[in-house]
Amino acid sequence: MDSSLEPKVEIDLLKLDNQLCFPLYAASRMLTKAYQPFLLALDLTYPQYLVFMLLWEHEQLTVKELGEKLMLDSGTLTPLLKRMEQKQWVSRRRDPDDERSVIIGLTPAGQALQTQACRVPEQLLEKLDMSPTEISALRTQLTHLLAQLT
Amino acid sequence: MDSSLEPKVEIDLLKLDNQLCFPLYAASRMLTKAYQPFLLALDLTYPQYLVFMLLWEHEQLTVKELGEKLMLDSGTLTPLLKRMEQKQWVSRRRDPDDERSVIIGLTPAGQALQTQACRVPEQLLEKLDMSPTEISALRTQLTHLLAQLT
DNA sequence: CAGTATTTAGTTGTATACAATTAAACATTG
DNA sequence: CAATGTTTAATTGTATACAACTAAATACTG
Repeated sequence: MDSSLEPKVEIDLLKLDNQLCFPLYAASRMLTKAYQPFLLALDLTYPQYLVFMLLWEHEQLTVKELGEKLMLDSGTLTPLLKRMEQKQWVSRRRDPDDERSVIIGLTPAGQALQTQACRVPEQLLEKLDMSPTEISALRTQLTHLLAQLT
Repeated sequence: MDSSLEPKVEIDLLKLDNQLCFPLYAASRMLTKAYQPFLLALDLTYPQYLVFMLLWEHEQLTVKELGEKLMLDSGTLTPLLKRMEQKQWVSRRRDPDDERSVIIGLTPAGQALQTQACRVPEQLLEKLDMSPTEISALRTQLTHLLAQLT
């Protein structure tokens, strides 16, 4: 009796519904989409918004530091930062003390954008209808998962 | 005393560390990367693997049905499915009963791939060092979040 | 100090994502 | 049944992601 059910366990692991990966993948994309209307009003993409959050906090960061914090490499960041430079939001210059590094800094326009953006997080939270406790718990678990994967 | 601390609340919401979105975004990409070595051995990308999981379960699905289940539109799926067709894994044909729809079916090679893939989920779980309870709890919360965003 | 190794961005090529538009097939309605 | 509206994929254009490679600068080492 039991043996006839055994193989089913393995098969079911291949079902989309039983995966951890798919809800994570889908939720990430949908959450990014939820930001869209607010970010579009600022002419920002979601990864650009992440870069801004770091620069608003740290003023100046090298491409390497941005890459470490965002877990993105130069293949992604260089073109992204060039687009942000074209929009006059950030400056890109070699570090005089180490010409290998490129320092990304905020322009006045980039600074000013913080004022417009400061309401984005709350606007998004309103969309969610989750308690701060729930959100905090989810963040904790995701951070834990992330640590496993690093 | 208290009033001088008030504004800090809003500012902190703009810090990367306090966001829900970033851990979600990063964990999703890192988990996808964790699949890489296993999927590379099958010459698969992660979204292609998701399509396969659905087709192994359902045998045949239209582009629209795949799009609903994966929350992806034809702009993403059409080129992805064309690449899968080129690799002889799936067939693409118009539905005779409704020429607007395109039915995606598995070829024998696509069927056969299931045998190779069936160990992927367990191999990935080994990487995680999370209890089934933890994983299940995370999936539940992500599914709940996903529902909020739909 | 010369030669080698490492670090850092940038470049190239491929594969998603997704908004906006197009085109064909089907459905609806007067 | 003709005109209009809707549905479904495909196409176009832009922006990530990321592996693999390149090039320049710096660090290291005998």
